[in-house]
Amino acid sequence: MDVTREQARLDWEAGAIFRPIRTGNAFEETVERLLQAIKLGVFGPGDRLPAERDLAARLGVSRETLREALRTLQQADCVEPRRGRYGGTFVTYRMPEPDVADLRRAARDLGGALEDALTYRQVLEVGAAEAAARRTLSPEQRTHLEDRLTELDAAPADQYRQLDSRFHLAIGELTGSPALAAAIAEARMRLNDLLNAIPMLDRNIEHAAEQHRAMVRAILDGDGDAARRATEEHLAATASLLRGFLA
Amino acid sequence: MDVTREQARLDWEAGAIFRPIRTGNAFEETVERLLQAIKLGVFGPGDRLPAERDLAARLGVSRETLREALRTLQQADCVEPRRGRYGGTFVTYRMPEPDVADLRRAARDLGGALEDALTYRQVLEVGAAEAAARRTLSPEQRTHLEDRLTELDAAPADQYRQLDSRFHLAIGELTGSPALAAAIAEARMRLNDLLNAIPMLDRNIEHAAEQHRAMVRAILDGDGDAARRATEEHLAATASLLRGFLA
DNA sequence: CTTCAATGGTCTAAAGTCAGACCATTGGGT
DNA sequence: ACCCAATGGTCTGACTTTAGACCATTGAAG
Repeated sequence: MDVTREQARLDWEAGAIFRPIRTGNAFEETVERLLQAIKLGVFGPGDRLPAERDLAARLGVSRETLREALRTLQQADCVEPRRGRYGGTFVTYRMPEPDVADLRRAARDLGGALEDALTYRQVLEVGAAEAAARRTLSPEQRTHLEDRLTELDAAPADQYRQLDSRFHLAIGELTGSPALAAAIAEARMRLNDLLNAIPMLDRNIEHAAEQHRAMVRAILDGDGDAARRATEEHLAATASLLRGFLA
Repeated sequence: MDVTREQARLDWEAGAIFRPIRTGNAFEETVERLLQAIKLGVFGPGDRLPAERDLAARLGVSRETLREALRTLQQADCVEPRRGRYGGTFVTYRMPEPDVADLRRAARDLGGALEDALTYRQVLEVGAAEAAARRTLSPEQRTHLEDRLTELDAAPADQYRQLDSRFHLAIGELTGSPALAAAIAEARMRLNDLLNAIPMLDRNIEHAAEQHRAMVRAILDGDGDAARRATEEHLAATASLLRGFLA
C-alpha cells in the first residue's frame, strides 16, 4: 500500500480511538452532570440529592470540586442546601415552558452532532429493548417497568418529559448491563435540551403512550422482535417530530 | 409512595447517571488508551503514532502527561521514540501468543463485567451493522469495507486479531455516527484482552470469515435485517467460543 | 432537655496537570 | 554544504484537584 495513504488511514482511524480523555475541567463537567440528572428527571423538585461525600465518591471527584459545582447550581437557583442531620442538597429546579425558539437555538448549538446523537440513541435504545425482552425478568423488575409506565400515563404536563426519561432509562436498566444503561443515559443527556423544548400536543402524547404500551407489552412477553420494532417506531416518531420543529 | 422506598429508588437510579467523571488519573488513562489502540491493531508494529503535540491535543491531555505515558510504554518495550524530522514514536509491540491461562486470568479480573461487556458490545455492533446497511454509502466507503475484509482474509496468524478489530471498527465508522464508532471502540477495548487470548483454530477462522462475508454483503446490499442477523450470529458465535474457554 | 449522628461548611498542604517557551536532533530540499 | 521544518526532550510557573481533618448546624431519639 502507498505509504502516504497508509499514514492517512492511520490518522483517520485514530479519530475514533484517540478521543479526549478528560473534558478539560472537572468542575464544569460536574455541574453539567448534576444539571442533566435534574433535567432528566432523576431528581424532581423537592428531592434530596445524595450526601456530598457520597456523591463526590460516585462522581469520582473530590468533595471540594463537587461543592464548587453545587455552589454554582445554587446560584442558578437549581438546588438549595439545608444543614443538619436530615439536611442535604434539595432540588428547586423547575422545568421552563417548552419554546420553539429555545429548540432552534439548542439544535444550532448541537450542529452536526444532532444526527449523530439520534443515530446513537436509536441503536442503543432499540438494542436495549430487545435485550431486555430476551432476559428473564424478576417480578420486581416487571412491576418496576409497569410502574414507570403508569406514572408516565398519569403525568401532569409539567412533569411529562422527566417521567418519559425515567421510563426510557428504566428499560436500559432492565438489560442488566450497567454499561448499556449508562450509555443510554448519556445519549439521552445529549438530546435532552432538544427533547425538553418540544411543545407536546395531546395528540403526540396519545401516540407516544400507545407506543410505550406496545414496548412494555413486548418486553414483558419476552418478544424481542416486537420490542425492537415498537421501540424503532417510537424513536422514529420522536425524531421526526423533532426534525419537524427544526425545519 | 413510601418515602423510604422513594429515596431507595432515587439512590438506585442515580447509579446509572452518577458515574465517575474522571478515572482518577490522566496519566494512567493515557497509558491505557495508547496500549489499547496498539492492541486493537489500529497501529501495528513499525507504524508511527501521531506527533506528540497532535496526540496530546486529541486526547485532551497536556503534552507533559502524554510524554509520561509514552515513557511508560517505552519502558515496557511497546514503543520507541526517534528524534529529528521524519522521526516520531514508533510501535514495537508484538502480540504475545494466545494463552488460555491468560484468558482465564483476564476473565477473572473482569468478573461480573464480562456479561455486561458482551451485552453492550452485542447491542452496539448489531445496531451499527443495521444502521450502516440502511445508509447510502459512497463508493470510497464501500471499497474501504471490502478492503478490510480482504485484508482480514489474507491475514497471517499473528495479525489476525488486530485486523479483525479493524474490520469491526470499520463498520462502526460506516454508520457516520462518531459517537457510535467511539462506543464500539470502547466496548471492544473492554473485551480486547479476552478476545486476544483466545486460541484461534482454522475451523473457527473459516466460520468467522464466512460470517464476515455475510455481514459485508448485507451492508453493501443495503439489507438492514440481514446485516443485523448476520452480525448477531457472528457475535453470538464469538461469545460462546469465549465462554467455552472459561468453563 | 440532652445527646448524637448525619449533614453541610471551611481550611490546608500535597500532588497532579497544564500551557507555553525553548533546546536538540535529524534528514530531505535547495 | 547549508538550511530549515518537523519532530522529540526539557524546564518553569501557574492553576486545578485531591485527601483529609476539623467545625457548625440540625432534628430525631432517648
